[in-house]
Amino acid sequence: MGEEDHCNIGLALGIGLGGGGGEFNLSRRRHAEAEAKPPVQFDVLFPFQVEEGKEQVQSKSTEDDDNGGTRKKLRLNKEQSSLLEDCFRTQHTLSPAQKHDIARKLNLKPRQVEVWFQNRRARTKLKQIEVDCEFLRRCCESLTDENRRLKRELTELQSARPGVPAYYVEIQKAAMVSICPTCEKAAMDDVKSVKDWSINPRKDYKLC
DNA sequence: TGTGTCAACTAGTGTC
DNA sequence: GACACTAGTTGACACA
Repeated sequence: MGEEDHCNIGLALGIGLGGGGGEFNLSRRRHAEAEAKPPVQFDVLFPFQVEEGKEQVQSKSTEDDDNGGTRKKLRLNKEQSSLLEDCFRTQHTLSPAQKHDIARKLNLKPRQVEVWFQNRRARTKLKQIEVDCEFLRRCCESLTDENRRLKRELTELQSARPGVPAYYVEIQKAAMVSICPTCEKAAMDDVKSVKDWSINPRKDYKLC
């Protein structure tokens, strides 16, 4: 389903406050009070701002239409969505003054702008979680492969030296790894085999 | 009609 | 205490 289609519909109906039957709680009351104040004007020009005189797309505000207590679904139109997106690209949170300014420019209520940004942040976070999940899944796959490979290698080593416990072979292998004191990278000595190492157990570090 | 999307909501938490 | 935020939920709507 294309979101752009939604934008074109522009139903722009009202939303009944507390339409879901829930209480208009204290927090919301504070918002309503705050928004009753005249919008703060400021000089900063945001990317979302449109030129003066340019036609604004109309959205009916919340209290314009009570609709008998039923909450009507408002769809922001294309212009409103794209300007909000533009703004979101530059910053993910808004100061009250910015919020009022965007609302004024888009002919929306500051509360609507605030809600849009809250929901947008939530969507962004969700997307990021999905990306992170996919990355971890790939890491897990890669480690599983590596684990399989090491197990195979271990089996081969065990069959090459029957009678020697697997962990002992691994310990001997680990003992052959030297840490370079300059670059701190692990480096295998010149030892070609465990047998070779047992003859010449300690070699000097090879400096990088 | 089932499902996905999203604006708007509530409740709880953190910060100043 | 006021305010801004997040997480989770609700309900209207579009679409296959």
